[in-house]
Amino acid sequence: MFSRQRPRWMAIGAEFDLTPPQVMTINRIEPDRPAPMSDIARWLACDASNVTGITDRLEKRGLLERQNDPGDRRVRMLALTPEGLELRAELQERSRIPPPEIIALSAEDQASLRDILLRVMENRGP
Amino acid sequence: MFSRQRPRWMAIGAEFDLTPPQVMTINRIEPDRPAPMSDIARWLACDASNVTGITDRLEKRGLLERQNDPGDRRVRMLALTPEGLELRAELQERSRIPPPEIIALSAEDQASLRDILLRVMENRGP
DNA sequence: AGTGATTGTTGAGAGTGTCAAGTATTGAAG
DNA sequence: CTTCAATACTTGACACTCTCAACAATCACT
Repeated sequence: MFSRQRPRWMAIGAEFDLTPPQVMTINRIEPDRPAPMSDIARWLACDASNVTGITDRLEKRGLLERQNDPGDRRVRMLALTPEGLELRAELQERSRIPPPEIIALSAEDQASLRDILLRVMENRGP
Repeated sequence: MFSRQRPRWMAIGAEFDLTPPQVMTINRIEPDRPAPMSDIARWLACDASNVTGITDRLEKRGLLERQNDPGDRRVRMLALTPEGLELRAELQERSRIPPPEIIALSAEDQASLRDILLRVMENRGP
């Protein structure tokens, strides 16, 4: 099931010229809530050195910027620029459109699915 | 929801030293049912030239082999070797273990989720 | 101060992905 | 029967993702 969503997922990113990890990074940074790079690495479940390159490319495109953490000078906080914020909003708007297999479900199934998946989300950390 | 499964998905492949597209390719080839490379490309929603490289590496590891299609000499059919078959079985066995968020659901929720997702699968082509 | 852990960066190397160009083969139209 | 467009795959060039090992800077604790 989940692996079948891969093409769809990649297509949404491609609309904005973004790769999957770039999409995940932008989604992870909430407006006015910069996130340290180590947090992104945990979120992507990848090596920290990987985040350096991803950040470089997003920064070069003007979607985010590195900021200093006043409390810890080792840390670089990632914050979305105005362009990044706008892109993030479009991205989330675009992701809100359900795939056809879900639309084809009955209204009751859709409601049950939503409720069950909400409970699934509760079973995770933040 | 789906993007959160990415780390899990990659970890399963990593247990067998396989990347996501390699896992998808092996899963796509059923025992005794070789698949043409064009079919893999459609399945991965990627360029045909990409499949060449993925196939090269899997073939070099002895997991599958290129065969000729007697009906069309342009086509290369991909068939799993005995090692490939065994790996595929282990992979599917490993994928059958549900993630903790799902296990934490009530029995009724699990049953409803299964039924709804089965209906979702019916709403797709093969 | 001194030691050890943490944060991020760099460089090397494998893998994935795209595109453009090229070969071989098929199938259909003149 | 030849020509011609379409299909299946490969190759080469280039960007991106990923990992690992090595490194600099900073922190936290003694």
